[in-house]
Amino acid sequence: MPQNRYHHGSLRVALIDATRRLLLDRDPESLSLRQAAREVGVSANAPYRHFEDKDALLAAVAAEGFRALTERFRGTSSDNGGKRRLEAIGEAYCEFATKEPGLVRVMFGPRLRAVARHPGLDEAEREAFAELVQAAEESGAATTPEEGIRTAVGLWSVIHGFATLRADGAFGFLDPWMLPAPADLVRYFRRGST
Amino acid sequence: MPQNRYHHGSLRVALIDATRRLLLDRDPESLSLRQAAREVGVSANAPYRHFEDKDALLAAVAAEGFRALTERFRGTSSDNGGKRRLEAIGEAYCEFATKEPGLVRVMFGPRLRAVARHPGLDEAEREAFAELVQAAEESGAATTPEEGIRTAVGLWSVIHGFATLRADGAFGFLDPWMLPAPADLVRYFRRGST
DNA sequence: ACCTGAACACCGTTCAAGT
DNA sequence: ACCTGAACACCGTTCAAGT
Repeated sequence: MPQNRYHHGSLRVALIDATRRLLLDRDPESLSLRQAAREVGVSANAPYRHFEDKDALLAAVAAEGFRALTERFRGTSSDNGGKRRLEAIGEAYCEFATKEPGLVRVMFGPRLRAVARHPGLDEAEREAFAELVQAAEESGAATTPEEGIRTAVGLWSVIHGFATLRADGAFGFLDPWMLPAPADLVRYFRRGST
Repeated sequence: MPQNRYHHGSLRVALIDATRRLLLDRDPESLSLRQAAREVGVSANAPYRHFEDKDALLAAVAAEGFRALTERFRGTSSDNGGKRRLEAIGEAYCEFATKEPGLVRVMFGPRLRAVARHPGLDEAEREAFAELVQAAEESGAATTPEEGIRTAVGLWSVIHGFATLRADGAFGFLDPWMLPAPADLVRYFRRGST
């Protein structure tokens, strides 16, 4: 019933979905607000009723991306007890970055957080990070809260670095079988026992 | 003498330099070919005499970036013997990414290597990577060539991930003093002795 | 309250010229 | 061989309207 051809009804979420879908087969920098508007069948300036500007839309899309990533992290918790969860999280991250590299690029874009246009963005990111901290503590790789955070920063860095470098083809000059697996990287990184 | 106001004489390198300079204070996505042309005082389409398109210019800039990074890596070799060199390389990488985040973003942009417009790009990247492999072997962190490459991939991932995440403000919700130092990350990562 | 149409300044790229 | 001017299709954004 919200489709009376003039009042879209749920344009805000439709634009976010359309943008994420567009990111599946185009680079973030070739993504346009007008394109997203066309995709949902609305005029070029209709988005401005729901987003301050293009960056605000991208920030909302980024927040959605962090929530999806958190979901993936949580999806590993039931299947893997204890230390293996960290490896599963590493694999989940790499899979996510491989499947939606454009979205990941938007999630970690620079201007977004500089302007901080979207209220939920920081919280969504914090929540994903918290999963890593928790997994690091449960794995025994970190014993104090401070060490948990530092370890999580390190783990996030290896996995994020590897996943994005590989997705962007930075290791193109190496034979694929030479590359370590995400789980290897997690193991390499972890100091402490086993 | 190449400046007769009509024939620039060294427009190609002037455009590369201007682009890198522009990247110091603007995001890569807000960078335009026209702007670079204006910067060197030439018409909007003059660049097309020297570069196939905008991506070709960015690829040349990226190659320049990898050469600059390699220089920084090499600058650490004389000052630090043995294992400490790996830590110095990690610090050099982070410093580089902090000083020129826009350039780093261009260096690891996705379309660039997809099209592979610039012949020197892959070679420049390989050379930077080779420094890491060599340092990993010298440090004793890797004993076989295969292990050297895998270790270098891991080190590149941690350092690149950390440096870009920090430069883009991804750790903004953490107190800065909680963050590990680049050298810490290199030490955490290294398996093997010491 | 939500959307459209027309407009502005910008961009990448091309093409017919100019020197 | 190298550069300019004018043009085209596109973009982000704004503003006066329409429903």
